[in-house]
Amino acid sequence: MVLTVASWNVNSIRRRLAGFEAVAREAQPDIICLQETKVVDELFPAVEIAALGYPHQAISGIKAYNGVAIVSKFPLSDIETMSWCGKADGRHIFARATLNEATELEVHSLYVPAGGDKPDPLKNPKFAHKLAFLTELTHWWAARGSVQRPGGGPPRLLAGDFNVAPLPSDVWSHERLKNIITHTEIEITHLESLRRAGDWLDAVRHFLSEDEQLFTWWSYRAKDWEDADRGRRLDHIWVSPDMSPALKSASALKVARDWDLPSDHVPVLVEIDEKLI
DNA sequence: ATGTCTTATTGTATAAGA
Repeated sequence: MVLTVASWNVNSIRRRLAGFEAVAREAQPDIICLQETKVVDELFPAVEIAALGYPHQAISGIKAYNGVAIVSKFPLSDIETMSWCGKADGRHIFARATLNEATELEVHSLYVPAGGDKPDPLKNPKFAHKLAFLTELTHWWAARGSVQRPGGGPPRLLAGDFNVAPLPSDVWSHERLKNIITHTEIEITHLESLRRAGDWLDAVRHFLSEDEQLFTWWSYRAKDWEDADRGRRLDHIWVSPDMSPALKSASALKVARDWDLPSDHVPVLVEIDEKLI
């Protein structure tokens, strides 16, 4: 059996219900990690999403901004909501998905702060917040890993809008974007520290050569987004190294950027061989 | 500085965040 996990920044789940239905139909993910749901939990379209095949849901939303969720065909348990930098701002939720009697997977949905425009943490508090957020997560994973490792623990998957495009091939122009937030050296260094602290494997780059491009975001501001193709890979799926032999494929559902009422992000997907987890 | 989309509001135009 193949397990498909998706991560999608929807930019409002209520505006994206038709798109969600199309993603469910076209890609048939078993588990979908959502970001920027932009809705309080009481108003999350839980009934509609359950009707589309995702009755198991873990949600952490706030009014107007941010908001993360995990929706699943498999049962979710041990749901935890995390607050980073002293803010309960709907940026991290995780749960244990039970795939079958013998297999569990810890799934995280994460929304890293965008960081504003000016790439100077001393002058731009939003950028300082982004870096502090990544640093706090790094410390948490470093501490959690050392506790978890002796007992093993279930395999892990960390998915979301990380708002960082780490490699030169993760943006349309490394030269033009190296001083633009999402592709600055300090962010990339912070993200790499987080990756090392959790011993994560980038499950999408795993299937790409180092210079191969696979974008997950194109700005709304370019009407000719497809021709200009000034995209970035901001959305990521990382897995614990024990999952490496189980990885079967990775892709981005680029066609979703062309649908009516698109998000500026498209879903990113990985296929995992359940037997090998 | 600009482009566009989404949410929210001392609301039918404007601001903020991305």
